[in-house]
Amino acid sequence: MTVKVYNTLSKEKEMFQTEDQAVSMYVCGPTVYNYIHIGNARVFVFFDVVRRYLAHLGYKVTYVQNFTDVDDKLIKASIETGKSVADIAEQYTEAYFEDMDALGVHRADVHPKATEHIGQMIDAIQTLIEKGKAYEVNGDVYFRTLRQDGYGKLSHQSLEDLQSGARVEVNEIKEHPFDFALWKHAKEGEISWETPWGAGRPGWHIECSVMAKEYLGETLDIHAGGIDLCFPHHENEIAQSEALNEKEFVRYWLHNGFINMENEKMSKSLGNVMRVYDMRKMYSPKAIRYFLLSAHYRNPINFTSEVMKQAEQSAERLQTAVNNLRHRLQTSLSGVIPTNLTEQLEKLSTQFAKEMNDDFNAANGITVLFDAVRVANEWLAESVLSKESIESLLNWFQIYGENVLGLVDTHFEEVLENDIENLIEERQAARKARNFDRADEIRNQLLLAGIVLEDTPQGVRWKKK
RNA sequence: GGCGGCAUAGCCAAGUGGUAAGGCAGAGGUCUGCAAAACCUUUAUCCUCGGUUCAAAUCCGGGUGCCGCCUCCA
Repeated sequence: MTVKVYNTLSKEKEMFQTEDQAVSMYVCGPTVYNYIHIGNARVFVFFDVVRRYLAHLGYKVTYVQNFTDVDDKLIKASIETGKSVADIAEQYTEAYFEDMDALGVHRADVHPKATEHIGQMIDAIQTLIEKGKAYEVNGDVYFRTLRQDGYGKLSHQSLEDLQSGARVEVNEIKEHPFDFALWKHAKEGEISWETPWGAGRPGWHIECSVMAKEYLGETLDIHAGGIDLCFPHHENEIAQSEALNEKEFVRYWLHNGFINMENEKMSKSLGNVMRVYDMRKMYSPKAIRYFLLSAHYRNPINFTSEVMKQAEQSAERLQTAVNNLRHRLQTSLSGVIPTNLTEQLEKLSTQFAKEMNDDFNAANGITVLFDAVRVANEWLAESVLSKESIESLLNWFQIYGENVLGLVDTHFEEVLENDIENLIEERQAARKARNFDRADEIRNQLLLAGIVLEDTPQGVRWKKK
């Protein structure tokens, strides 16, 4: 069975084909001038799942995600705080990793930084000037969009269509309103690098073209980002890269939808930007991840406290099933795996693949996880269940729930303090003696301490809340 | 003005021609010393009007409402 992906370029779902079972994948990373917000996180979490799924299918995925560590926003932040651009970038790069590690986003194979590729950018710009695709004016260098065939093919707008929007800033030094900066000359005191056309810094788009080429070659399999990057960022990347390399830049363009806050666009002016850093204080990482994956990636998601509460509950149901399997494993005996359990698991695997192969429908993948939860719970209700059966169920959850979707943990260690162990034992003794008042007293006491006790035919089960 | 998206139960959401997945919440039941967890049962004339078709949530057209991009933006 093959994977189908929706390609922004063709506006259709296409068969996903690459050479040698290898996938080169580039995802536009954050500008590190502040903490990342939940909208950023949607990109990183979703494409993390795409990457994990392709790896699960046996593709050798090379995943590159950049850090934009020099641009106007960073310079502005530098002026406002008195810190250097480099210090700010470092601070928020660290914050990025902290947030994303918490959400279970795997690190990219390469996390290139713009400032570490200035030389390559200058070379690329020089070549574009030589090819007549770019021109220098007063220390700025602009890309000559009129000279680039196919400009607008990603956003499906012609230069004329775009222009009729007429919201482009007036800048008479440019030959055409849609020409964009490859290089910006430095103002007094600004961070800058020396070039043949004076001191300055790179424009936004050129870094991705250059770094993508450096780590992934001239043609990428997948390039992804938020839908807003489609124009102008990705359109401009195509223009630059294809002008430079005279080769197709990207085969599959993937774009995800936005997150609204209580039905409103999330924006700084509305003051409703939800940072991951703050959100993590309110919700569990699994609930955040669940929320981000609960709708199809190209559809918008609406953030509300109600929805987050539901996500929290839903994520907990998944993890509880895994926990209950783990608990049962402790008392289970070796035996056979019933053939219908094997069949059920195979069916679930097939169904999961069917959903994910259809344009990475993670929302439906989650549905299959819930189907598996029901299967697991039904087997757990049996009085006899072999160790091997439980292991096969846990293995299924590890592959699909943990490795691909990252929504459950099948391997983790949690220990109880001795005094709590003792209380649990005391309660067991009290229950045996039918002293239920004392048993309930202990249970309530532990509940206040964040320990939930559940009595099962296989003994007492505990979890930390 | 140009380009594009969305409208499915109380809430979230999948489904793109064959008679409405899944989750959360609610109700009833089973199990339990009581709980918890779990299981079973239960909740939809798919925004509207018209068309195509044996058959439409799904395709086409009109309408209504909401939203995005064309400007830094995930």
